[in-house]
Parts: sequence; structure tokens; C-alpha cells
Amino acid sequence: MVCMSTVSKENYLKAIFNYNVNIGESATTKKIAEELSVSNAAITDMAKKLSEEGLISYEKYKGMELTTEGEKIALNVVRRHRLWELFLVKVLGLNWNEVHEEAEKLEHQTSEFLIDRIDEFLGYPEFDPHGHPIPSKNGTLPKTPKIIPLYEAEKGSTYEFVRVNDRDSELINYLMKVGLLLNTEMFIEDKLKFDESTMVTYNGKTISLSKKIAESIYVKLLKK
Amino acid sequence: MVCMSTVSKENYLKAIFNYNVNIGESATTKKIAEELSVSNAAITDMAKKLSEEGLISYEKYKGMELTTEGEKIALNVVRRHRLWELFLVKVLGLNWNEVHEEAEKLEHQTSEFLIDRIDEFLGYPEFDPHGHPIPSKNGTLPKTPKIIPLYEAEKGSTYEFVRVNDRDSELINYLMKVGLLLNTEMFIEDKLKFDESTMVTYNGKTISLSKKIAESIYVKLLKK
DNA sequence: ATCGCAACTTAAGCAAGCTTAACTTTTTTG
DNA sequence: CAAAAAAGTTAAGCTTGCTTAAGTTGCGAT
Ligand SMILES: [Mn+2]
Ligand SMILES: [Mn+2]
Ligand SMILES: [Mn+2]
Ligand SMILES: [Mn+2]
Repeated sequence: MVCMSTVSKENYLKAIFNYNVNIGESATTKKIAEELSVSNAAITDMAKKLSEEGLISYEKYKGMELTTEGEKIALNVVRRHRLWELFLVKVLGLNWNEVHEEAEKLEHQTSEFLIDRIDEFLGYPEFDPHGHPIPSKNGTLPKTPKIIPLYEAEKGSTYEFVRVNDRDSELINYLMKVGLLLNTEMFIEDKLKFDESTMVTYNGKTISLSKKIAESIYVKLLKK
Repeated sequence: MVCMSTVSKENYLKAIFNYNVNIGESATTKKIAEELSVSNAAITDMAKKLSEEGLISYEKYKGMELTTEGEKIALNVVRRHRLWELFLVKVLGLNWNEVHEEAEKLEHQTSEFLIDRIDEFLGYPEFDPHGHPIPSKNGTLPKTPKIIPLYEAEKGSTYEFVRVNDRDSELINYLMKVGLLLNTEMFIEDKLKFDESTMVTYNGKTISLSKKIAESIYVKLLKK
């Protein structure tokens, strides 16, 4: 057999995909190892296999990049992940910080038939509950507006909160606590030098967000 | 570590459970091997492990039986399986012959939190789309009325179609084609000796069902 | 009662996906 | 630019869940 896709392989491909998309560079052994919580040796091992199967291009000491074939699989895994996340929020009413872990498991056990039904049921949505774009059935990503970390937002401008890292459940928990939901309009009151915090106003409320938080949430410019 | 539950172990326990429930006897190596499509040797192997973990009682050459602990896990797997089946039918509109395979995978990747939300969403249902009882969160099965294979039904009596094997997608497909749905009221017109078929009337339509079909669908007596 | 066959178990081995430890290459830095 | 540190690779070995092949047990038919 030319070799099947497995849960493990899907996770490797997805991790490489996310790295490529977020960082825009060839994925390194170390980073993928951290992402997947396995040893560096495991990555080198799998890199050889995926390379032989034509799913990534890999040269020793030079990092990994998805081939067209590999990207196709990765996009499919991401599609299943994000559709499940949205489905769990929309249909079962889970909170947006409760869905990532569930989707992480369901994404590997969902037939194309089923995920297409979920897609259809949701009305072919373009973004998941954290603002991540959902690949369509044929592997295309919706156009995403230019977004920046809130940390880079300019004082006096107005932004829309459009994305947050889905892996940090605690962060999302905090955002829920302070009523900062996706698509909220935020005005940048001030940026403090001394602790690098950002002061924002939304829904008539003004709060100060730490550097770490401001780096983790992403916004789209609305009004300069 | 005392040893985790795995997908494989869950499937072994579920198979033994189903055997015990359906046949009412200690599960044999051969039967479970067939059910799971693995070799007899694999069963013996796993029987030792499950026995050591206290999930089944097993004596060489004497078959396998679930312990209380093992049954608890099996009931939980069955609960997840049947809730998923019903959910897919009720919410996503899948046909009752399209859900078994999906549930077979999802049942192993669903947190207790998630399955409880599904249970709640469905209103704590008692039966799945094929008429199988759904174990409650605490592991109790709903009371099931006395049911018999249609093949044993008596001429001149009226029955309700209450259960069908969920594994035979082709059979269910046929039932859909002839409009024989769960909970349909059926009158036994005749039982033919020469081909052992059963003639039934439901919804004003009369058809003849082969021995094999009449053995595979289950009914509850309504009117003698 | 015992023979023969079906059922069952044991033994040896394999593939996947990991690990740790030792070694090599690349990158950083004084 | 050379030495040290970091990153990456290789080698050996482990666990899980299987396989096939060989050997053992139990049971129904004679
Ligand atoms: Mn996620
Ligand atoms: Mn997400
Ligand atoms: Mn089923
Ligand atoms: Mn069922």
C-alpha cells in the first residue's frame, strides 16, 4: 500500500500547515515538536515518511514544507476542525473556549459526507468561532481582511476584534468575563509605555489589556 | 499506570457487551473475533489484558464476561454510539442507514461533557433511530417492552415495528424503499410455509417479507 | 470411550509511533 | 573566525495491536 493517512499524519500536516501560514516560513523540527508535544526525533522520523509519500518536501537540516498534495490534506483537516468548532457553538451552545479540544479529536473521525452535511447545515460559513477562515470543500480559503495584533493598533483609531488564538482557553475565558466578544468594535484610548499595556473602550466600557493579551488578539482597522 | 482505555479496548468491551446482551452467554473468542474482524489470537491477547485490568473475567477456554467495571465502560461506549446516531438523524437529517458507521468512529472521541450536552439537547431520549435503548448517564437502560423477531409473529395479530439491526445498511435501505419505518403498525396477514415468508399489511399496503428480513426486524405485540 | 475437528491459545514477528541517548550540523556569539 | 550552544538526526529500543503458524484443549459424532 502507498500508505494511508492516519490521525498522527493528519496532525503533523496540520501543524506544518499552521506554521507555514502563520510564520510564512519552512517549518522547523523544534517548532513542530513543541506544537505536537513529541520529541524532535519523532519529527525527523515522520518527516522522512511524509516526504517519501510526497506530502511534504524535506531536506535534512532544512525544514519542512507542504507539497500541493500535503496542503490539500491539511486544508481538509483544518476544514473539519473549524466546522466542528462552529457547529458545537451554534448548535449545541458550547462556549467558544470549550470547542477546540473537542474539535481536535472529532476532526480525525469525520467522513467527507458528514462534514459536508455539517457545512451545509451551517450555511457554508466562512469563519469559525475564533475568527479563523474555514476552507471550503474544494480547499479554498475565504478572503481575509488585513488584520493586526491589537498590540500594534494605533492610539485614537477604531478597530474590530476579529480573531483570537483558539488554543488558549484561559484567554478566551477572560475575554468572556470582560464581555469582549468577536466582532466587538474597540476604540484605542491609549498605549502605555511603562507596562506596554493598551487601553481600549468597547460597549461604553474602558479597560486596560496587558501586552500579552494585546499580542494574542487580532483586530481589523475600521476608522483611522 | 493502571492502564488507560483505548479505542481498541472500548471496541472489545462493546462487542462483549453486545454479545452478552443479545445472546445472554459468555462471549466466545471466535464470535468476538468475527465481530471485530481480527484474528482469534488477537482476542486471546486482549482478553488477558482486559482480565488483568479487571474489566472482564476470563478463564482460558471458558469465554469472557464483563465485570461491573467493564460493563460500566461498555455502557458508556454504547451510550455515546446511540446518542450520536440519534443526533445525526434528528439534527443533521441523516437517514437511519447512514449513521451507524459515523457513530462507530465518533463514539471514541467524545468527551463526557460533550455527550451530556448532546443528551440534553435531544431531551434525554430513550431509544436510538434503530430502536436500541440508550443508556443514561448513570448507566441504566430504559425499560424495553418484550419484543420478538417478526419471524415469530403470529398470523392475525397486530404488531409495532420497534427495532432493526443497525449494521445492515442494505436492509434499512430496503425498509425505507417500502416505507416501513420504525413504530409502524403491522398486521400479520399470513405466514407462508413453502418459502417461510411473512405477509404483512401496514399503512394500507400489503407486502411479503422474506425469512431473512423477518428474522432481522423486531416487533412488539399490539393486538392479539 | 475415543476420534477428529473446531475452537482456542501460544509463540514469534511486524508496523506505527513514540522514547532516550549519542552523535552531527548549523547558528550564534565573544 | 573559532568555540559554544542550539537544533537536528540517527540508532536502539519500547508499547500497542495486530498477524501467521504451530501446538493444545474440548466436545460432538460415532
Ligand atoms: Mn481550534
Ligand atoms: Mn478555531
Ligand atoms: Mn449503530
Ligand atoms: Mn443504533
